[in-house]
Amino acid sequence: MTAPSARTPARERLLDAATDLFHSRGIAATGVDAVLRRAEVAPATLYAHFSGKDGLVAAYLERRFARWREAWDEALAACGDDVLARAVSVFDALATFPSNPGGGDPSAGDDARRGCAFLAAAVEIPGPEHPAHPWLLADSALLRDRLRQLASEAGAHDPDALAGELLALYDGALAARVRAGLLTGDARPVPFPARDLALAAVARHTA
Amino acid sequence: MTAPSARTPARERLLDAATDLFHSRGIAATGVDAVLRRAEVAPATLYAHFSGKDGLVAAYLERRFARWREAWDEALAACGDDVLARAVSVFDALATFPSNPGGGDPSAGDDARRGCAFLAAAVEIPGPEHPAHPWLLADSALLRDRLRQLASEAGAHDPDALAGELLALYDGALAARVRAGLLTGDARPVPFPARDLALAAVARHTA
DNA sequence: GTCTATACGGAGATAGAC
DNA sequence: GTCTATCTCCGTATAGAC
Repeated sequence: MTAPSARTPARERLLDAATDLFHSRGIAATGVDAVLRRAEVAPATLYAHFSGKDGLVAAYLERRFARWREAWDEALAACGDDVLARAVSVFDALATFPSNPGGGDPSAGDDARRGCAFLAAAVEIPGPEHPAHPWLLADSALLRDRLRQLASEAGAHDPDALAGELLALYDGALAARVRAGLLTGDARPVPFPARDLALAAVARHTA
Repeated sequence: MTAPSARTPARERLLDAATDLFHSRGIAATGVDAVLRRAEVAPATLYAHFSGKDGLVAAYLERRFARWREAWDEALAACGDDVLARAVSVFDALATFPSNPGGGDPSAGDDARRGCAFLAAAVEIPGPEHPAHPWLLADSALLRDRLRQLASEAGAHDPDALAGELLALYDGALAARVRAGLLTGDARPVPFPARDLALAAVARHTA
């Protein structure tokens, strides 16, 4: 631990603030001045590090994608050679993400309630011209390709079909968190056992 | 068909324009002036019918919720007494929605590519104070309550669990459309047979 | 690299006539 | 009910000093 006088560099603070705000309030609804205030950074400093708001959005999603892939890598490594566990490792990764290695804001607790950051950004970002678009694509491509590969390794008779089911469980689990957040105040929501359902799906596809 | 001189009332044109733009570009990213241009309506007319942008957003989601519920009602009615078909009727409704009874903009074809309008709005709308919040809640509550009821009618041993699986398939199917839209240019996406998977889930839960 | 101060455009909203 | 014209403020971005 360095002394508190050695502050986190402005670029990191900007990305941490952008992560919190863009994900919790939405990208378009969050002004750069809100990010600046949260990061305690002056406007000109933002434009010294990023091309503008679009560049900041792209950097935010780039970092999030890298961390998400790393979390999945670690979950995969923890599975060893167990092809069944590997096939459902995406749900282990989901349980530990985001781990907040840098920022560490306490409000990140309900981060999970906001669903998939990439799907949410896909709705807000107009077209392929946006500098953040490659990272939206990267997330969907990673999920599609890895789940297909893992389904194949697990011995699925139809890897594409199993991968599709696993992806639906993944997206369904994330959506369930958002819906649970909306319905607070009602009777507590039924927990959604995505990993168990995924294990059952793998079993069906390899029987 | 009425004569073209009898134009659709301004309020309807505003809601049609809001539906197109809010859903395809996002709510916060869409300015009221864009809605006004699309609807060919003057600013003051908007404020004569709605309290402001927030009121327009609420009215848009209210109407969308009503139409969605009607579509599901009709799909249910078409099932008759077949409890198995009724349990998966939400996917029949999904296949016919939105039917565009009023507006009828040709660009509504890729409307499906944008995922669930209520989940998307939930990410963009800050808190329960927003006038549109009740409609976000209504969508999740309708899905939860109806799916549970239908799962129970179908004879599921654990209606809550089956309802959760059906909801995951529903959200998974909508998310799959968004991901498919992102990955265009790649090999064509594998179609996601949500209704068939739902039928299988019902069968497992009633065996 | 980071700051203060400011320019500029667009977005939400209103006034008042028809 | 609908229009034209306008007002204000906020959000994005830049200029120039330290």
